[in-house]
Amino acid sequence: MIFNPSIDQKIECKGRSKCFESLTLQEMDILEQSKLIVRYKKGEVIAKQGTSNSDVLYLQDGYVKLYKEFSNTRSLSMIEQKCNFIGLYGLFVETTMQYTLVALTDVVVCSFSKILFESLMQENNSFALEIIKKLNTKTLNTFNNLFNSSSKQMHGRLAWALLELTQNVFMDNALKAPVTRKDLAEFTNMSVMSVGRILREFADEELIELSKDYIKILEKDKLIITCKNG
Amino acid sequence: MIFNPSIDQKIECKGRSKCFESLTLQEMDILEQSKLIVRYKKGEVIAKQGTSNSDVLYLQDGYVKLYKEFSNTRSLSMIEQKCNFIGLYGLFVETTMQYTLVALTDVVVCSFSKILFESLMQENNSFALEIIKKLNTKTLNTFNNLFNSSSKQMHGRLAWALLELTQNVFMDNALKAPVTRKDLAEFTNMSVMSVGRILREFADEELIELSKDYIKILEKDKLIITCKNG
DNA sequence: CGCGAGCTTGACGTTGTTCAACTAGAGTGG
DNA sequence: CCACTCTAGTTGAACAACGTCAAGCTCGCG
Repeated sequence: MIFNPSIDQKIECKGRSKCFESLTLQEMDILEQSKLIVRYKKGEVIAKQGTSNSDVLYLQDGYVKLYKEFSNTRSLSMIEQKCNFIGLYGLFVETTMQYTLVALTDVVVCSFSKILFESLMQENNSFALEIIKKLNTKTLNTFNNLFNSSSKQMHGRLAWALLELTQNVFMDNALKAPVTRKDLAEFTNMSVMSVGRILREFADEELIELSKDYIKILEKDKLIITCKNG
Repeated sequence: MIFNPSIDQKIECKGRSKCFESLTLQEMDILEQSKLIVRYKKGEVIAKQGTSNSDVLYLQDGYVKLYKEFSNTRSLSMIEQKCNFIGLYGLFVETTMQYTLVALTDVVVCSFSKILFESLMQENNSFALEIIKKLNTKTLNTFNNLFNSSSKQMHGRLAWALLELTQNVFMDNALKAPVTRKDLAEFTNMSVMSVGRILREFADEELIELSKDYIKILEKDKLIITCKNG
């Protein structure tokens, strides 16, 4: 896979985070000046765990997979959707990336200087508080995810993964093309085989509809029960 | 188990968080006025997932287990040691507790009003930034924990758990009395039996020493290798 | 047409859990 | 001080859950 993103600067971000509203026009302008816009193709690595982390990324369009890597395995921690920051956890703390980012779809990313971001937070308190709010919301959600993906048995984990991805990430009862069984396996810490098998079971019980291009949830309530029972 | 903590107010906290240094004397005083000190006995529930969350807790002495509960199972997410805040993740976000806190040892907790805490952050920017720093450090660490406790096989998970608890929580090569096999099981998402068996194996290989009252790490390097291999 | 990626299936072996029985302290009350 | 009970830990055998291997299938793409 070739890492060769095209760069075109100074294009206006469409989806704005609420955080930006607390900035003054002047501050906003400073931020805009430092902004880089980069486009990635599906499957490209956006940032690699262990490399230096000098930017705050804002996902303007598309979906991004966030991997935690360890020796020869990796685990998909979450899928991030557009209009969200990536890399806030590193503010004021880490200088290296703590996870790897991979484009799940074609993606547009705005990148801001981390140092500039931090200094804006120092100057503008309500901006800082908005960031904390973002951080904490995201963190509590991620704890839930990680907990769910480790504590139950396979059926429960997969049911949870389908619900989480459809209801909270893709905001649609159907899981569209780019999410493969491998992705689901990495998300739930299962093998690809087991994912396939249990999807088939769910489909046989008519909890979901399994097509070439999508997985569609038919019986959300029953899936929630499966999830709760483990 | 009876929940009946004794309350004695206005005792001076000994271990101070670095965060407090950024407060003015006057602000510090306001905080002190609202402070409650509560003592819990080993095993007592300090706060229960799902109840309302109106305080920020500061762990002045002892160790606290942080559980995530779900239907009829629970998972030990982390053990928090003294001189740390608990509940920062709820700032500006959640009104209910997202996890259950249980005293691992006898414990002394200072409790501050969450609303007061939030308003101090609004007024004092460097205090807010210190809190962000705390938050992010803790979050990145917790991600690591959750990842480690879900992605490997049992031997690797248990080796990791022993290393994490001795090196980062208890700061000692020996794991002392209060940590039971049940705790280790809940921490690593394994059964109590499996924990016992693998501890026995580790002891037979002389990686650890197994006594009535403690688990002591003998061969840290070999344990790290076990951890890395999964 | 041939190739590779993603998916499916069944057989098989490994990993990890459950159950039941047993041991050894620690705590309690008479 | 002794019997009683409770909890933590240990062990082995049976069983279920899960991953691995091998083979074949489909589809899109060069």
